[in-house]
Amino acid sequence: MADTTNDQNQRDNIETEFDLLPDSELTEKHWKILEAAVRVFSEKGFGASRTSEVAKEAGVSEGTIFNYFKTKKDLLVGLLIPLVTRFFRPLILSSLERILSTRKERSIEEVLHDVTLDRVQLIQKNLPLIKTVAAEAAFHPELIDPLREQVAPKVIETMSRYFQAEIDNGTFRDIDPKLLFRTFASMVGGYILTRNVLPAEYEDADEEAELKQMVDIFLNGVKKQ
Amino acid sequence: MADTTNDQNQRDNIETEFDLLPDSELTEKHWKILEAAVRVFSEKGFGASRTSEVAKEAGVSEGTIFNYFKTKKDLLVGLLIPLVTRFFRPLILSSLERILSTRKERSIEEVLHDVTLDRVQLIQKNLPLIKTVAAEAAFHPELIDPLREQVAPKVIETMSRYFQAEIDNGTFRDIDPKLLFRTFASMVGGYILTRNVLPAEYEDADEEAELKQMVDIFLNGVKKQ
Amino acid sequence: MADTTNDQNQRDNIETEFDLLPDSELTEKHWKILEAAVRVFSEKGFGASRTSEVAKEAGVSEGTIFNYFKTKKDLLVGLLIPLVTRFFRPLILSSLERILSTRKERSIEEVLHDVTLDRVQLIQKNLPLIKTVAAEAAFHPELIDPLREQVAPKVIETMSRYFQAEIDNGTFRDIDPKLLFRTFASMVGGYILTRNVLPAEYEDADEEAELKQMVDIFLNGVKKQ
Amino acid sequence: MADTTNDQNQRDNIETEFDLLPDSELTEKHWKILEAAVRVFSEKGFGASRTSEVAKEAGVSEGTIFNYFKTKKDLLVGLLIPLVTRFFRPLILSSLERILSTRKERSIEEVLHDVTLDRVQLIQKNLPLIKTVAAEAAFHPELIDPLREQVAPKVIETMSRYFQAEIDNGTFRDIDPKLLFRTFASMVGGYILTRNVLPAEYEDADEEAELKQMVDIFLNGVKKQ
DNA sequence: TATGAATGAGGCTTCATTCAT
DNA sequence: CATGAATGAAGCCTCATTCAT
Repeated sequence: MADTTNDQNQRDNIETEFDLLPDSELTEKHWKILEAAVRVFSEKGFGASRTSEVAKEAGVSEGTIFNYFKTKKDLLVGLLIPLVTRFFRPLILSSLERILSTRKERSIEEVLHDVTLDRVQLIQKNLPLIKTVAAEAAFHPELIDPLREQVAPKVIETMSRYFQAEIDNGTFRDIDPKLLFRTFASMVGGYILTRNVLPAEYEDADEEAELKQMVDIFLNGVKKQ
Repeated sequence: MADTTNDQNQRDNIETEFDLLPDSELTEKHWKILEAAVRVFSEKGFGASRTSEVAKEAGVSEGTIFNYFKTKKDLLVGLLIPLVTRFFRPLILSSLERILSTRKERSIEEVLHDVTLDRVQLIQKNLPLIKTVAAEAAFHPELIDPLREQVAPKVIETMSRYFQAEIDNGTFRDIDPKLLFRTFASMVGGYILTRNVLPAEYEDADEEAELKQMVDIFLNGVKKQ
Repeated sequence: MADTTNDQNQRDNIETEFDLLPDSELTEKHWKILEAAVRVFSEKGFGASRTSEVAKEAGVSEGTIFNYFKTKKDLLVGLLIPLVTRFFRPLILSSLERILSTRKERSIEEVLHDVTLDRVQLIQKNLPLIKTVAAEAAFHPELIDPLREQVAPKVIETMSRYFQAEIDNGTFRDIDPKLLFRTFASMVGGYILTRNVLPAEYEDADEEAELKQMVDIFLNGVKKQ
Repeated sequence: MADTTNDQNQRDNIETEFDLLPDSELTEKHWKILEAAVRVFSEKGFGASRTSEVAKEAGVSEGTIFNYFKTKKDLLVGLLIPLVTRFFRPLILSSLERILSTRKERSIEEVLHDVTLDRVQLIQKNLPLIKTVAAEAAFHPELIDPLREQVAPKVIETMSRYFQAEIDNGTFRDIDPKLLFRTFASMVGGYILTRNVLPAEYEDADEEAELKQMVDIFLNGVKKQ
């Protein structure tokens, strides 16, 4: 189901399996519970979700959940593992590394556009999970400490180096590269957010074309001259 | 009511009183409860907040809360009134109207920068309230229906007309003005979000200077040539 | 209103004003509260009634109720005063005395029939009050202690003497007169109860004719031969 | 189920086990809660009873009650099931059918007397349950809708047919058989009621003898001649 | 005396968690 | 390991009662 959109005609399918399929490290039941938790939490929010419903959704008894997760909160924290493992790790390793690696052969427009489209699709696919964690993290920041302390700095640094290189070779104007990334990421994040918050206003949009234009605005705003 | 002081002459801090000060229409106790609710909800989230704590924070008995709000949920909904009344109404009426009205005399850079700085400060000041409503709205979209249906279209339309005018007179490139606004708003919103989510990364930044640069990137990216 | 049925063509109108009209001993507000209490209690029962609703119904503030009745329970007890004063006192004094007093001139059928019809109408008129007190008395028997200890014995004794006289003069069979009264009263009480509990079954009945037949059954069952 | 022991041979106490003993259809805990509810409700009334006390009385935790009954009101409604199942169903099926079936062999006095004594004992045994439901039904008539709509008509019809037969064969006078039953039932019901409401007056009575006399009064009042 | 806002004890109900089977 | 009945702490909410005005 989530894979039906994998007919991406892009260069190569960059990470395609970020939905919650069984991992080798976890038992099948473990995964069924996690999947059910994402479904339920993302519908009602963590606080308004009931372990009984997660159990029903997962097709196990309520007691079984507590054989795998000591508390309900642990179930929420448990969702972060796949989020980090499968979502952000590739974010750094695969895609971003590829940016630099293909930099020589491809135009910056192409690279940024590919990355943008890829990230947007990845986020969209994992939106329920992200929504759940984000909403709860707003009040329990420690939930995303691993992200903030380990993942974010790497992403920021990687992208900053990339932008710095463009500044150094005279392509970009001389602006703090961290601010550049912040601006770029905000644009993309805001695009996804508004798409989901204001569906009526934007539902008939051609996503790919719009993203291209956004990247275009960014690049024009950033390029020298 | 809150607008009666809007006879502020110029560019200096536009609207400063959007925090939750007593309104003439509501009793003092009514307001003390709402303020306490914002404080508590924004700390722990709606679901994890206890009416007993809101009561203690407001300095009233728990029962008194329910003399003013039939249910705990009503207390949450009650927060939207000030959000709309004091936050979004001025957003449309004051600032945005001012954009068009001062367009002739001031450069577009000046105008957008003023608006940006003003909006950021306004949001920052009301961040607890916004955070609370936003987190809950993620799972109960009907909470922000009034915003989505009444406020958002007006803002989008006002800003789009403004951008359209720039396109018409050849200043901006020919891009869907709604997408322009979406991009602009995303940048600003993302700026605030990252400032609060990744404080360590960005805490030493000069906010005003950074915002100026962001507006600059946007304008450069959008301007013809 | 309650008096519109006072076109009773019977011998003479035996007590007609037992509804809750102001008494000389109580202030008007006092009475308005009592009347409202009867209305509300008889609709929802004592436990499910709210003093706030009694206040609204009485057209006074909630606090005022507690100027007249120390507690809500006192309000219930307060209802018994009129019940006794206006309902049972006449029951004994007027009607029953009249039974004996007119015994000489009228047939026993006539007397019993008059009394029965009169009692039924009186009870029907005060049914809300009676229902309220009865339901609560089921769980707080002390509520009707005054009735049980003072009123009931008198009624029983008066009626028993009356029946005993019939036995003595050979009209009635030799049955314990207390049992006679118990049987007679049960018939009448049951008639009213079933009329109100099973309305569908009995609503098209001719009340007066039926009561006449019931008295008839009783008399035939009791008369010698 | 409760009827399986109805192989009682003759006139001796028909149905004796109508108290709240475990049914095969309900779990033991379910029954313990119901029994406790009857005990507590019949002591204090539904409104003044506390679920905490029902729990203590039943020997379960308060939460357990709500695993079996969604609300406190459901607990009250739940009491009607045994009331109907075990009390009124036999009322119709066993005893009343028996009236007609033994009519040929036994005198009408014998039959009516047996039925009366049996019903009185049955009611006495279930008095707490009946009292509870009756008191609440006074203000929530829908509680006894099943009784009013299904049970009562059958009882009325069965008894009426029986009385009609007596009229047809010339034993009884020509009186509406429904009124006959109403009168008869009122007498019996009133007997029980006064026994419980005015205990002091009637506590030394020989119940069986009194009931015999009451039936006698009724039969004499109803018989031709 | 009348008011009605404020109180706060206590009720019903929920639900994460445990544990005997 | 799976189950699900039982638990009981704790939350939301009600409402009789008080008291300052």
